[in-house]
Parts: sequence; structure tokens; C-alpha cells
Amino acid sequence: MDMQVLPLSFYWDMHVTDVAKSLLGKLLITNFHQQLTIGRIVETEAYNGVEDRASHAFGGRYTPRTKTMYAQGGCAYVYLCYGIHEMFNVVTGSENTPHAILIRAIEPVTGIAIMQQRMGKNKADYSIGRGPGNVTKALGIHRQHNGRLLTETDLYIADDGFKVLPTDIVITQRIGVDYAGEDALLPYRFFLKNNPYVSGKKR
DNA sequence: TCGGCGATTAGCT
DNA sequence: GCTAATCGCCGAG
Repeated sequence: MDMQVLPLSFYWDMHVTDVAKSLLGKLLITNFHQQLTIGRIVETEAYNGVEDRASHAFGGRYTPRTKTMYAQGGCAYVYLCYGIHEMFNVVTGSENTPHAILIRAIEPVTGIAIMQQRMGKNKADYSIGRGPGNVTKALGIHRQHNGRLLTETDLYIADDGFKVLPTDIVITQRIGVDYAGEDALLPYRFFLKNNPYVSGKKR
């Protein structure tokens, strides 16, 4: 399998919504403590900078948490949600443009036994990698990885040549952002049609 | 300093 | 469909 690590320019050259779409089918790879786990990205959500009411950086909000969103595209933004779940995001754009993409679901590809163990499950099922909290749990991603560039050897995104046709992609509004008013209706969620690991509503 | 709440999940009704 | 779990963030005072 010929794998190409995505170059940083991948995160710089497109609008955040196009990067979110382009990330579908790519591989999210972690190799912490010689534990190689790979998941194919099957669901993403774009958060469009200071103008997006659903974004943590809306209105230019700059805090210890959101600081990472203002870093250069191609680094990880990991934060704690509801005091329980770690959320993994990919920062995009140039420095000082707080765009980010939430990885909402992966399809396990490699290291499934390890993911299963991290999830505390006896057998593999579709809940491994389904939902943003489960993505980080399965891949062992933690807040300690916040701000890391996604070109490191133990946390990166790669292309293995997997083809995604435009007709394979479903576009909907985002999940769990009702507080964002009209912006909650924006078509910023992308997922692979009929993929069983996709979370939430399927349309 | 304090209190409400969140880009969620699992388990129960 | 409803709710507890659990804690850091952040705006109000």
C-alpha cells in the first residue's frame, strides 16, 4: 500500500469546507508506544473561523483553549467536551485564521484489536470510531496532542489512494450546534454515504 | 471568585 | 426520548 503523508499545503490551499470534504477517505494514523492504529476518515464537520457562530473562535474569541485554532493549518486542535470526551480537530488555513475541522467518525483499518481494547469492548462493532468522542478514544488521542503538527511520525494523516466520488459524499447541517442560530443550518457536515461508522442523523 | 453549560455518549424507559 | 456523568471554559460581578 503506497501511502503519502498529506503535506502541510493540503491544509493551507483550500477553504475549510473543501478541506473537510477532501479529508473523507484519508487515513488518520496514530503510532503511540508502538501501538499502530489507523482509521479511514468517514465523517467531518467544518468550523468556519470568526464568522461562524458554532465555532469556538466566533467573533475572534482568543482564549487558552481556542489559541490552537489560530495556529497554522496542519496542526491538531484537541479539547475536552462535557468534561468527559476528547475531540480531535484539524486546523486549516494560515496562521491567525481560526478554521478547524472536527473528525466525527473513522472506519477502523489497522490495529482493530488495540482500538477495541481502548474502547473497553470484548468484540469489534460499529461503535468503534463512530462519533467524535469515540474517534479519539479508539486512536488514543488526548489533549496532550493539542497543537501537534500532523506530519509527525506518531500522529498524521495520509492518502492511500482511496477514491471518493462526489456522489459518495452526503452534505448536511452540523450536529449539536443548535446554540449557533442560523449558522446551525449551514451545510458544513460531510460523510461517506452508507458508511456504518457515520454518527448521528444520516441525512 | 462563581456558576452555567457544552462541537457527547451510553444506558435506561 | 430522557438524563447522568464530569470538568474546564468563560462571562458576569
